[in-house]
Amino acid sequence: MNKRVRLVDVAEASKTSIKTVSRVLNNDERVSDETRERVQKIMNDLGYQVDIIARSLRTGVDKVIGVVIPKIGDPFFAELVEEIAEFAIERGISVIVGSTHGRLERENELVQGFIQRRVMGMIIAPQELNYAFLKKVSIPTVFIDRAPNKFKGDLVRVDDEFGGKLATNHLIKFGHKRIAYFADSLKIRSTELRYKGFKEALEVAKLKLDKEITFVNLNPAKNLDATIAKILNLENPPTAIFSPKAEFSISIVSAMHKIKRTDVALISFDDFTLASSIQPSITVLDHSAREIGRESVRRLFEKIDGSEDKPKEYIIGLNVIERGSGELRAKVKL
Amino acid sequence: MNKRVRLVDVAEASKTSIKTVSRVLNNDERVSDETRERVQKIMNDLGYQVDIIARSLRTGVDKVIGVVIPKIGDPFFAELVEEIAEFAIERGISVIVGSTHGRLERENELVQGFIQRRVMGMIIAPQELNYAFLKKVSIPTVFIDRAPNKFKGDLVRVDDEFGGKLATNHLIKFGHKRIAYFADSLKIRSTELRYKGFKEALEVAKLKLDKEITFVNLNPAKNLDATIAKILNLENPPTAIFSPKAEFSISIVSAMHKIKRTDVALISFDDFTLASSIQPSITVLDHSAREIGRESVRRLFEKIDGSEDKPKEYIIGLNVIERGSGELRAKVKL
DNA sequence: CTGAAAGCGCTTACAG
DNA sequence: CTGAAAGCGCTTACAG
Repeated sequence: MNKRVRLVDVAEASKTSIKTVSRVLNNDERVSDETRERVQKIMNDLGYQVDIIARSLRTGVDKVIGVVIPKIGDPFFAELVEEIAEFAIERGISVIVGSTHGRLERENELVQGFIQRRVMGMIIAPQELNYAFLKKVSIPTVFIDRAPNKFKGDLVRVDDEFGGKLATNHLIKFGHKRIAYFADSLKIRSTELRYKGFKEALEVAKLKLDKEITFVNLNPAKNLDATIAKILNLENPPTAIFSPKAEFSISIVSAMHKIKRTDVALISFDDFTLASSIQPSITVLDHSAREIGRESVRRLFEKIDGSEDKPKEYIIGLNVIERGSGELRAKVKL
Repeated sequence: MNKRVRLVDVAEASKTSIKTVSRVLNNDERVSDETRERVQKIMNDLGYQVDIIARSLRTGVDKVIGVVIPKIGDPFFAELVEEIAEFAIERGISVIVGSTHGRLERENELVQGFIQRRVMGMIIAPQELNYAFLKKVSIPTVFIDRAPNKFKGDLVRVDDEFGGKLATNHLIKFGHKRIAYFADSLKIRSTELRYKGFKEALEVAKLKLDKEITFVNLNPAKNLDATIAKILNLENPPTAIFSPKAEFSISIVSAMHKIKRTDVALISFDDFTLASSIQPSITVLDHSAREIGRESVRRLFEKIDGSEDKPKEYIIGLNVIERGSGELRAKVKL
């Protein structure tokens, strides 16, 4: 292992002081051109690389932002992270990411790790964790997707409740009176709100919610083949399905195709790859992961750069992208 | 801003030395139970958090691994990163990721940043960058997808050339004599090798490569609607398409569906979400991003833990997953 | 089992 | 424009 070249080494080789070398490194004006050039040449010759850790210790912050999401492998979050990372890297700041997979301890570990590392900022898709401890820590933080527990912070989210209503009304408009619903844990705030929107829309339309075709607290990884087959074979089957989450939509589409029951209407809260290529194409609510990513990182840097205004909420717009599956009319029973 | 609690503060409050507190922090045996408990209580009361930066400076490594890939938002790489991150986080090590988007300066910036940060290890999907400088740096590194320029290192990759042959032969077996091909930059080694496999298989089968239906050096983001429509309307159109990359496959499927020409056979080198749900389902070569991720991170930690064996190459297996689109027979011209 | 001193490689005042 | 000293918060030998 070759020894790292340090500032002292450069200083010695260039017959000047460590401080002057530091000035050259940081593009400080107060160095004569002659000295600067000499030092720069030596840095190159010696292959000097600044030690970020030492610098961070002295300056008090690490040029890193931490991102906590449920799952990096999920295309939605992958795009969101990409958007954040691009913005940060353009500014010379690195990005540390971690997935919680819905586990509380993991969420806590990740966030505490960021604090210990003195990150410049954090972007967090919070789950159940109690965030009261953030009051004692002055690290700029932006939450996405849902508000954190016990802490008032900046939040970027889609309007879940409105979206729930919007999608449901869309189906109702096409004559559907029996709409199946699939959701994961209602403890997740966004899930709860979408479900709430769904129920409200039914109520306004004077439709009743049928427990037989309403599934909540499901594991998103669960295969839905059997469930879909079962409800479509009921005596009084649903004529439409509302999937409030991409993972469910993919499972549902897959299940419907297997039993060739693509005559049932379907609307998905999230968009997903190929939703527009399959037959019929899947109607979705448009809310881009990239837009959430962009908005959250923009706000984060606003705070890093010193903005002191109080926590704000940024709501990302929603609208229906009609592609076919959501516009199938309810088949009237003869 | 509340001041950070330091070891000294804990030492003072617990009437012992900073060193003893450090021992408690690091679970060193040589502390009496009584002292340990007292110190731990005070750490809790004061809300002590270790300063990772200071620790890293002293120990010489930052408990971080750096990952460089072309694009985080690409589902293939998103899964790969997830696999790496899970393994690392289980061991209390953070993951910094960056996308190059095929840009050389970006690749260089990211890798140099990792070196400056003294990361414990790196996993890199290299592009054109000259990696000779790694000889002077002793950071365990594993490459994925393709070998780096000017440097001999560990490599985890799929057998691209073999895969190119395998997929082509599969189509030939079903009677296809005119096979269209779509590839991005041939400067990318894996692209080049897949193309090579394609050409070799054609040659062995005594089929000729037709420039009119062979597209290379394409931008993967390009919309292929017009191109697909054009080649399928040729006087002597291709009866099958070989897509060596997921991004192309998605564009191609989408284009074929738009003009309702799903009668043309298609095989995709990479798998993608929903490939098995659309009609007909898409035949793909199976090589899992997760497997590449697992293998690379396993090897990386083997090196971090001190394995000194010389660079190895790990080849991830490949086989055809028949789903329908690749088994469509060539229509015979009457 | 416990502690005082030195040092990791930088940057921050302070002086000249 | 240039430099000597102190210190960021830890851990590493070394001593007792």
